[in-house]
Formats: sequence, C-alpha cells, structure tokens
Amino acid sequence: MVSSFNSYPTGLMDGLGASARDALVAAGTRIRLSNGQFLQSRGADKAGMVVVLSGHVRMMTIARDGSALLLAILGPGQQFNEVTLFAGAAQTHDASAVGDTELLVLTESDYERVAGAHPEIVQALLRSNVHRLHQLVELLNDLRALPKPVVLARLLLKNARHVTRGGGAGPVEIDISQEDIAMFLGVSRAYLNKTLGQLADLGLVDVSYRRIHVPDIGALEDWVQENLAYESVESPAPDACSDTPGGTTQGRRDRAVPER
Amino acid sequence: MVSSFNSYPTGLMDGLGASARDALVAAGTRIRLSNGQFLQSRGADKAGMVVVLSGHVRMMTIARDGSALLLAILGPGQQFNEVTLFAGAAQTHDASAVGDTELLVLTESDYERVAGAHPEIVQALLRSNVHRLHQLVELLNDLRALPKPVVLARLLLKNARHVTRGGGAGPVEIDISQEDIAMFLGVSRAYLNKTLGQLADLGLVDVSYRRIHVPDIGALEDWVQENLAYESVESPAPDACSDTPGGTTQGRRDRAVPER
DNA sequence: CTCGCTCTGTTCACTAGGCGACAGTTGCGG
DNA sequence: CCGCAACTGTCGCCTAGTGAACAGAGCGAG
Repeated sequence: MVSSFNSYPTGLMDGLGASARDALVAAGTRIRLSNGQFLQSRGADKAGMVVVLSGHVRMMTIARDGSALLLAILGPGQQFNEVTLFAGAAQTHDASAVGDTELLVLTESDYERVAGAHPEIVQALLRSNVHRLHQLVELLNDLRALPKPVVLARLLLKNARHVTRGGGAGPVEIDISQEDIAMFLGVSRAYLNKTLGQLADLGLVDVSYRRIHVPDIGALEDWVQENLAYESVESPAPDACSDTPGGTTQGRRDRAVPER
Repeated sequence: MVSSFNSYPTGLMDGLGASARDALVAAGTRIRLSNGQFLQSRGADKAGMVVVLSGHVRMMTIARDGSALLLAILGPGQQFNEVTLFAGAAQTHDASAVGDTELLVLTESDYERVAGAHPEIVQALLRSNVHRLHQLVELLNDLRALPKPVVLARLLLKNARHVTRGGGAGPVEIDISQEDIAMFLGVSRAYLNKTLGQLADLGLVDVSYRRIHVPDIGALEDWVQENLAYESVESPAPDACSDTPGGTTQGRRDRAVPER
C-alpha cells in the first residue's frame, strides 16, 4: 500500500454526486502516466486543472541545485493546478507520477463549461480548497513554532489517522521513505533520522525499511498533545475519504525524481 | 497608512458585482470593533464567516506560553473563518482589530441563502481561496528552503509591491513593527533585527521607527532573484486590489495583543 | 516639557539543526 | 542467489538561531 503522504482531507471528487462526477470526467482529457513519469514543471505553460483518477502524483518544488521540496502526494479524487484556471497563472509545482497513474486534464474552457452546467463542482472545489488552506496553515504554524520532533510526530500522527480512515487507535504502518519525510519537512535526511530515533526511543514509533510503524496511535496523540505549544484544532472530519484502499503500486517505487 | 501585512491578493469582495456585493452585505450582521479589541479565539465556537468592511484584522495563533504567530493582517474586502462554513469546523485563529473596524458576520445559514441566490459569491470565494493557497504554498517553500535573509527580503518585496498596487519600481515605505515581522516569520525579534541589518548593509532597505523604507524595489527584486533557490513563479496579477488606500488608523497603533 | 510606554539595537552563552561523508542494510532484478 | 541500487544509521564539525537582559530612541499624553 502506498500512503498518500499528507494527503489533504478532501478532494474535488469527494462528495460530488454521480452525475456531476460523470460530467466532469466527460469534460476533460485523459492522460496515462507510468511510474516516475514527469508531468509538468513549475512555471511551465498553463495546462489547466488536473484530477487524479487512479494512482498517485508527487507534487514538489525542485530547486536549482537539484534538491527538492515535497508538498504532497495526491491520490484518486484529488485535484491540482486549479490556480491555472484563474488569472492565467502558471503551474506552481513540478509533478510526477507514483505508480501507473491516470489523470484527467481540464482546460480553462473545459472547466468553465462543466462548472457552469454543474454548480456543485464549484462548491466541491471551494470546499476542497478551504480545507487544504486550513491544513496548510496548521503546517505553517507547526514549522514556525514547534521543535522538529513535535512537527514530525504530528505529521506521522496525521498520516496514521489517514491510513486508518480516521478510525481506531491500534497499530498502523506508514509506507514512506525517510528521505521523503525529510523533503517534506525541509530538513536534512541525516537530521530527520536522528529525530525519528528520538521518537523511537520514546517507544512511539518503530522504524524499518521504507516504513514506519506506529504501535499505538493513542500514545502518539497524547505525546503530541503534551508537547504542543498551542491549542489543538481538530481538522474537519473528512466526510468521505475516497482514496482507493488497495495498493496501486506493488513493492518498491522507482525513483520519481531525476538523479541529482 | 497601515499596510495590511502580507495581505492576500484577492479577497471575497474583489471582482464581485454590485448586486452580489449588496446582497452579501444585506445577508449578514454588522459588528463594530475598536482598536485592539479581541474578536475570537482559536478553537472557540463556530461563528460563521466574517468579511472585513473597514479597518483591519490581525489573524494569529497564540501559544500557551503567550507568544504569538502572525498569519496575516486582513483589510477591507477580505474574509476569514470560511472553514466554519464547512463540516462544522471550529475557528482556527485568534483575531483582533487594528484600528476602528467594521465586520460583516455570516452564519452558515446566512451564507447558504445568499450563495444560493448569487452563485457569483461562491466563485469569488473559490478564487480567493485558490490564490491564498498559492501564496501560502510559496511561503511554505520559502520557509523550508531559503535562508532567512532571503525569506525576509521576499516578504518585504511582496509587501512593497502590494503598497504600490503592483506599480512602479520607485521608493516605498512599509509600516510595520519589527516585532510583527518576527512573529510572522517565526523567528526571535533579536535575530530578525540582525537580519534586517544585513539587508540594510546591502543598501536594499532602510529601517526606522515602525517603518521600513525600500529605496528601490527593482534592486530588491534583483537581489532576491539572485538568491532564490528555485524558479520564481509570479503570483497571479491581482485584478483589482480593493484595499481602501487611505489610512484607516492614524499614528501609533495600540497593542492588539494582550500583555504577556 | 517631560513622563512613560513601546519599540529598537546589541551582547553573550547556549542549543538546535545543517552538511558531508561513509559504512551498513534491504530487497529487487536478473 | 548474487550484485547493485536504493535506503538507513551515525559521526564530527560548523552555523543559524534562541532567550534573557539591558540601554537607548521615538512618540503620544498630560
């Protein structure tokens, strides 16, 4: 199973009625990508909004020196590039596929047409963006205010909850490389490893190859609460998390980022 | 003049037709706040969406130890608390007024009603949120990847552009205390001061009491470009920045944050 | 004019976190 | 079942950034 790392709670497709969904799919153009294939570059031509139909997409910002920042790994039902629909903005991220991936591309006119016919789509897009904004502000707060071990713990907690679909407090596996986490937090891998070690020493997590095991979500949650500098605001309950539970890629994932 | 610090390019009211705007104002309840008055706390009851009619509002997160993170200072036409309209989420920030301020509060049912009658409002809200998300992602990238002097320079640059309404490259004044900038970037005031000093040594800015003077926006821009680690993506042109240009508060601003 | 408050400039000892390097480990592909 | 490539663990050195503290400077109020 590939965990959609820091996947946002709500995507465009979530809570969309069947007719609107069908209309949306009919309005765009399908694209297929294979594992690791590059889709677009930051600043490139405006391709329109993209919706993930199956598979996953890494959203990242690649620096001039070749290093990369990871923003999110989006799964089915999630959209990106909305910004290109407004004010003729350029794409803001580099994107590449994780596993075999199918995408739906909607140009500005595609979108205008289908959104006009189905106002529900605008609603869903708004809802998704409001939730994403909320998530991002929380992350921003964390990064500015909390010591890194706490930021890391919160991140793992969020992902653990996501994997269990918000459910119980039992043990959870999170499939992710330490390098990806480091790219996400913007710290060096070496440092991340040390920090993970601290959490492991506390018995909150176990680390293994490309995987992090959380033996008890509740314990992790308690520890985070104790070390949180400000009041915790529960993110809105994801009314329906539409990630297909089955694994989309098997085994090891090929390098999605070009060598540096 | 009070600069709306890091104000987002597009607010709800921007690009809204007169009839929709009137309907919106008619649909909500007006509230008046005086300088420094506290509006709401993070995690408190869901009050609905709020639109700034006049004056400014500081959005922040106050930590348990009394320290605060600044997220934005919103001006006329900008909205917040949208998240409380969806999934019954709680407020995510503490908010207080800067100068005499008039607000419009829309409960969930207020919003549903007026949004139903004027779909244009949903559009505008979506547009605003998409742009904010973009801004925030950029900020997140900066904070994770760039050395602090560059982050600071970019921040000043953005504000300088905002003050001149995106116009020329001449000299600009930015009215802001160093403490606010520090709270925004999440660094100590002492360190911020040192960093500002570096920019001043380069001749890019002059600092004075509660004010930063940028002698040449172009020069600042060039320096930022040179020191940027990744490609620059221009934020979408703010089609109409609706901030009232006249100063809403005169002279010194009272403490908006409770003593600590 | 002068008091008092807020804001700025600066110092110093201390800690978090970065960077490069390298050795050990896992697991896929052949 | 072997070899290679992708990962992980760890060390040592170095800079960025902290927190507390305090003196000076700007500005509003009486």
